[in-house]
Amino acid sequence: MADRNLSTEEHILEVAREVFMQNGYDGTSMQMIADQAGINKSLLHYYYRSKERLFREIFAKVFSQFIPHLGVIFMSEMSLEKKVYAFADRYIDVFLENPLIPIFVMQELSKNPDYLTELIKEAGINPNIMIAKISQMLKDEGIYMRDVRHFFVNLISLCVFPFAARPLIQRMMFDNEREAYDNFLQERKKEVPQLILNAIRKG
Amino acid sequence: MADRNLSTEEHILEVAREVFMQNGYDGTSMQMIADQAGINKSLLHYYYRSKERLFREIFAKVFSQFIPHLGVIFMSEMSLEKKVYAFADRYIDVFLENPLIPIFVMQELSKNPDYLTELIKEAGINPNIMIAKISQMLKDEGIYMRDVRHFFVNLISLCVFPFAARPLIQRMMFDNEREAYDNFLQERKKEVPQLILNAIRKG
DNA sequence: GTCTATATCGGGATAGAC
DNA sequence: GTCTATCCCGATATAGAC
Repeated sequence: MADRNLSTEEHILEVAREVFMQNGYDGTSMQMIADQAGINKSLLHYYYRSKERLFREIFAKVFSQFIPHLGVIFMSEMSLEKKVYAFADRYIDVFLENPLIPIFVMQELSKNPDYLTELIKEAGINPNIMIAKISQMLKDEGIYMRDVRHFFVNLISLCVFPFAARPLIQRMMFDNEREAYDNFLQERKKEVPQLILNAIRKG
Repeated sequence: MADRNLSTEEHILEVAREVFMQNGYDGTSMQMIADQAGINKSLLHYYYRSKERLFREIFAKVFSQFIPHLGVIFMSEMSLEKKVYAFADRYIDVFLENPLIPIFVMQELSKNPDYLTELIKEAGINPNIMIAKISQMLKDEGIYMRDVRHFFVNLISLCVFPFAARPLIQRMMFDNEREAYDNFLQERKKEVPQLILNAIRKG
């Protein structure tokens, strides 16, 4: 019950965010949110009219919390190497601070992919331009790739998946020790770029 | 409504599997399963007593559909290179045939990680031994890694994440064309091992 | 703006007829 | 083994008092 000085409306949004991310849309009831926020159920409807609308607002917020970095990093004027390091650094940090984002977003998008179309437009991201840009940079370095999209998918997979699969990996490989796994994720800020860059330069 | 010659009990299991995987535990009602199976709600309870028990049985089945490969491949006597190729090949095939597995498993495990402990025991998998074995193989090839677990996490991430994040990636990078993305995933059977092996040998 | 009370529906689960 | 009928609860949502 932090942030008592927030307006009720903002307080609800903050609490609902936590509950939705923890339990997903279907696993969350308005009652749970109301309890957690210390208010009444009907107040939720007063501010947001329906569970669906409340959820959408939160989902958009969560989405905009990590998607824009993509464009910022890859449309910048850094060298390819710098971009790869910047990406790993940025995203691993974001998810260390908000560990629930990956699984939450993937879960909800798989049930309702239509959220996506509008959200990407809003974010001002144009993947095709990003792809073309990186494609050019690779050519300039004399590197050939069958399909540059592998480059992106590799980088994203290596950074994001360890968060999404945390329950599985942490239990299987880290005796379920939270700190050990957090350290491991920190290490990946260097490990992932090295993997990607070594392979590219050798390939 | 395939497999009309199956016993009702097995038929339920098959239908419930689809519905649960599509919608998750919370997003699935007994009514949905009954309708889809062309039977009555109470018949579900007759066979499986509760939604929870029905779900657990299915979850265990799904889990055992992909986890054992891990042990088979990495405890085998193949060369390291062969193992990496075998892994990518096997898992990408499994998930191409059952695309919902990754997101389903991660989703449910994140809500209830306790399913896991027993299931891993049942699968007869011992990650520590696998890690030790690969660690030895790397040494034998004169390759140094800070932590071999990065090797596993990299390999798994690269193979599994593209399925889990399919809605996102397919829409952003493939104009939402299913076939194009399927081809892309096929390509990764070669692409991923090359990435891993190049990096290891260079590193 | 915040509450109580209530309407309406769908959920999981059981009893009992056949 | 399969159905209908029913119980009980919790879900979203609204009406209306304050």
